[in-house]
Amino acid sequence: MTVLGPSVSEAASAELAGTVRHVLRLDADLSGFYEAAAGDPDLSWVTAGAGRMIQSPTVFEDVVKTVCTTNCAWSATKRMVDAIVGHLGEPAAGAVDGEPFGRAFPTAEAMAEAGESFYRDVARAGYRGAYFVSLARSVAEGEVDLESFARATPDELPDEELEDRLLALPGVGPYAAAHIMMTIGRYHRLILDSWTRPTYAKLAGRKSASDAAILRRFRRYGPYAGLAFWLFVTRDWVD
DNA sequence: CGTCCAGGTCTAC
DNA sequence: GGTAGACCTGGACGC
Repeated sequence: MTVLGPSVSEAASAELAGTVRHVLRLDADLSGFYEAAAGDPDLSWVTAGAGRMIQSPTVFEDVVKTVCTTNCAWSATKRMVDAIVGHLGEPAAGAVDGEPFGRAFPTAEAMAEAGESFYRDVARAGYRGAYFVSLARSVAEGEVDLESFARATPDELPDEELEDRLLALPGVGPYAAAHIMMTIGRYHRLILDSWTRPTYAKLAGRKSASDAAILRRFRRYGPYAGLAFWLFVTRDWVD
């Protein structure tokens, strides 16, 4: 789809508007979450309209990016994603190559065709390369339908089952599954990692906090526990 | 220059 | 079901 060229067709314009609505989660109804947060002094601020987690146009993109956050510094995450998009993504017509938004995130087909050498020698993704090849291949072949995960309602695909499906993906463990679930609007699981744990403890005024204690703190939010936890630890990103 | 580790996961007990 | 060890990479640190 051409979105940066001299003109934009009506169809492309409508498609783009839909993608923007999706990425910015404009149709999300968070009233249930706000209801619970209103009575929590530490989180009542969110009722002003916080909590619309940005998401990628596709679940595939969020899975790949999330795996790129595991077991490495944020700088490495950006380097890997930049390489994947820059070398495998389709250039947007009219865009100046190398500039932000100049390329779309690659399709599973493109990522599958790249092969392990690309991930090892160019993206320098280390052991994650095998995960990307395996993941991209199974998505490209239709063996795994990641996009259906975002479409399915909790009735059709309960959190437990969704989490199991995500955990079955190469490179996806408890942290990544929770992260991916958040991006597709399943807010129950808490994203517990080496950054959120100490950040929570610090903000809560404790030396440390066990996972069990953190889970207890946000239990009152039920299906929104993960969202409440995330906003608690990222509050200073908003203000 | 060696060690540690960062927004973890996998495998083998 | 729970827990050590290994695992790519590169930037930060101590020596």
